[in-house]
Amino acid sequence: MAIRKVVERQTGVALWRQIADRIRLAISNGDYDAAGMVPPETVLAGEFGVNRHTVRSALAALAEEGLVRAVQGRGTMIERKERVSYPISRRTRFSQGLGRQVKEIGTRLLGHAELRASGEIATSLGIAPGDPVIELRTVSSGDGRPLSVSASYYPAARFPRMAEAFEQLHSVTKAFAAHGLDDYVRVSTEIVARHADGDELSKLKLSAGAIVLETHSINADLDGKPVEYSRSCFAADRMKLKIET
Amino acid sequence: MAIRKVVERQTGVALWRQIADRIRLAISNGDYDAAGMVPPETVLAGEFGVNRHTVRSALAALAEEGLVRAVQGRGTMIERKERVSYPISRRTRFSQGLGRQVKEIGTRLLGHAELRASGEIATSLGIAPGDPVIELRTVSSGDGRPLSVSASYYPAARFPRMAEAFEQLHSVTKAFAAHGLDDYVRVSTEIVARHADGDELSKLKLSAGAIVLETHSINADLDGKPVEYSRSCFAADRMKLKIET
DNA sequence: CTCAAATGTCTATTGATCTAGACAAGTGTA
DNA sequence: TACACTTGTCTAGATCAATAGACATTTGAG
Repeated sequence: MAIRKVVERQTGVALWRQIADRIRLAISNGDYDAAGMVPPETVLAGEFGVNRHTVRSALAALAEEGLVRAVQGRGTMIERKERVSYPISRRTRFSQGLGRQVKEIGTRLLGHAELRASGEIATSLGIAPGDPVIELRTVSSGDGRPLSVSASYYPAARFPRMAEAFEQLHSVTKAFAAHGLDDYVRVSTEIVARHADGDELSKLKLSAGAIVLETHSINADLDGKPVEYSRSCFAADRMKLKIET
Repeated sequence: MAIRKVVERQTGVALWRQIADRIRLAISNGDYDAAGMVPPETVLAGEFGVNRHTVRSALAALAEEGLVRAVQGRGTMIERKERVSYPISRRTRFSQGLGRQVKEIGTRLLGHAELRASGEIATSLGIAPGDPVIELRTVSSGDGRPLSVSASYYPAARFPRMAEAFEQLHSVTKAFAAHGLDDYVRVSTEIVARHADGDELSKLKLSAGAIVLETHSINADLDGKPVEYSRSCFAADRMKLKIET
């Protein structure tokens, strides 16, 4: 007898999307590795207690993501399974961490601005409200797939040429070095999860309705003085965060 | 002119739920602290570019959660704002971490079993597939609100009386001590986000359709030998994870 | 080849979601 | 009191989500 996997109705989240989420996770956990393919639609429909058409909608969404490929007569094959694992440790560096998981890493500058620090930004950077900060907005990709969008803030007094330096060097670490800061460490990371908004959906090229992992992180120099406050949104269906302590 | 906040249609996630998620986050970020109340329904409807009735559905969901309270003629007031922050560090201990954020902490044992380690459990604990492990299933609450559900695995060879010890002592740390293990550290935590399934919805008493943060963590003794592998699901609208490095 | 099993396509129906508009009822201020 | 502003309630219609059933098409195994 099939195991009954529970989905809920009238939640504001369509059944096909809940089921797509569950199948994606099962693929990523290796639950279907033995066969290399997803169970037949009728079996899934039985497991989730829904109509076969509903399962088809879920599989269509996963096919749209490029995660599975259906072949008439044979079944639905798994094309790709891993989520990229993003390590968070005291020495978190974006491009290093992804390492061998992706061949090509790119961070693109969407825009920059100089503005006055308000509430959370000022608190996190340990500066006074109203002090000038430089904002960099970036999107990062691995092998052409967008993985995260970020807004990062730097005290303008200490890093006046952050935007230009990043634009030339394409690296926060190098831009810090250009200001005479050779080393920095991650001191704090907060993580929440929510549904992506439209702006994130388009920038991350997400199959709509997806979930994002939002992190608020603080990096500091070796004296403990904050040098960067960053808000990033990771596509939750492409990334997992790995905390190393 | 109102800022346009983007929501997406035909995503499998109803507009009212996306909007509820965004308002919940805005409340938690303190965006509405000045007034102590949510903007009027007509204003929100304008910002999100939807009908006022859709906003009303979102606010009704938040009222159901106890987050806001609407008063005819006055507006919609914020009743409660903070998410509980769950710290993850090398010395992660559940009850200690929540500290002053909640007055009363409880972990209830839902059940336990002895089973044979399979794939991820065996790998994480560094034992051979088929070796016996003890499984504890628990739900943890703060001030009566369920915060997380967990399944934890311990090598039965080393911790044969884990279930009984936990049942008596109501603490993993003390149950370890009863087996002669005085100290342990968190070595790895992986985090993914997804929609809650029906089982989690009921155990966490979640307002349906919610998001969970799922963590897979490994604790080890001071020699680096794994002693616990744990899978936990945190209610994403009540918790944030705070990584201290 | 034959057949079972799997995906693909179609129609029809029901309920949930979203929009639109109108008006009632409560609150606070001038 | 009069008024502006806010939430509460109702109706009606359009679109999306899910069910149900029937049948076509493709694949692989015997």
